[in-house]
Amino acid sequence: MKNSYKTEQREIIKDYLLKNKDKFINAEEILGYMKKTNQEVGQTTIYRFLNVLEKNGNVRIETKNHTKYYQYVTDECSNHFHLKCKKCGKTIHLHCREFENVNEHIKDEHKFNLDYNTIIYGTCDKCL
Amino acid sequence: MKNSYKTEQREIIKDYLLKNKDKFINAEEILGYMKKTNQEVGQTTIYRFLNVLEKNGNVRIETKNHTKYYQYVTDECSNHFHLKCKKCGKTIHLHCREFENVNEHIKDEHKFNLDYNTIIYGTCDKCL
DNA sequence: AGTAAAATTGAAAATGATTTTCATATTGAG
DNA sequence: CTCAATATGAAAATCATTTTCAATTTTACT
Repeated sequence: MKNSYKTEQREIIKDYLLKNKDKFINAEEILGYMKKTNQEVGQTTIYRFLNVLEKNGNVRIETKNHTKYYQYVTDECSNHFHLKCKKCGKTIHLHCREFENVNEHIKDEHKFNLDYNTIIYGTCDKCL
Repeated sequence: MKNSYKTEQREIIKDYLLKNKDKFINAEEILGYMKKTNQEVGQTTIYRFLNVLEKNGNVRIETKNHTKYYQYVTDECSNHFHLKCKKCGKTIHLHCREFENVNEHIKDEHKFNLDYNTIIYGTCDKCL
């Protein structure tokens, strides 16, 4: 990665994000973890690195209230779509041939390229 | 609408949102319009009414930087999906049988109900 | 290894969108 | 008409995030 130095702080933040790759966490949560484990990472550094990750497309982002929540994008999840329930937050990893076909159709006929990083919201049967 | 009184201010705000139903606008924009046209609507009122609309599901919301953008949900747009280009912002109204079929499939097989209010992000061919 | 330029760090202050407060005014049900 | 419920708005408060700036660390290049 050009214009980017590897630092201890960034490694620590990234590790924590990876450890929580199945959920969305915010800066405050990360800062709390750093304090609890006595790791020396300032809040400014956290915010700055999250912005770097965002710019590089390494995280999925959700905004709730006034707060941004981040989820690290892993390779294993970069080849299928995700459905997320607005009510309970449950995420479905959509390994689905039919949807892939529609994806192709949308690409060909509607000249639009869906993004595997995009989260598609709705409501799961349980919450309906 | 229960627990809700009809007031002049809310009518004015709603009218402005409806007049701009094809785009997303933020509170500041609305406030600017009120000032420019010398309409007596305070900024607190704007924020409060936008929150009411959000709670009632009358608006689609996008967050950019730290700011919430609102789009009034009209009946005509409540029966199809929307694709939005992350680059240029162009929105495609997806009147598409194939997608409806997949929607059914997702409902039946994946026990999940996509929401017509959900905006599905990606990149249009032009921006790719 | 040594050095300098580029990038990062962090404490404190600033920012800015949104919310809260509180006193006053308006709405609509009965 | 009346009155309880709700809405308004100016000003102050909130709070996540950004900026500032001086000090430190990292990497590229001798």
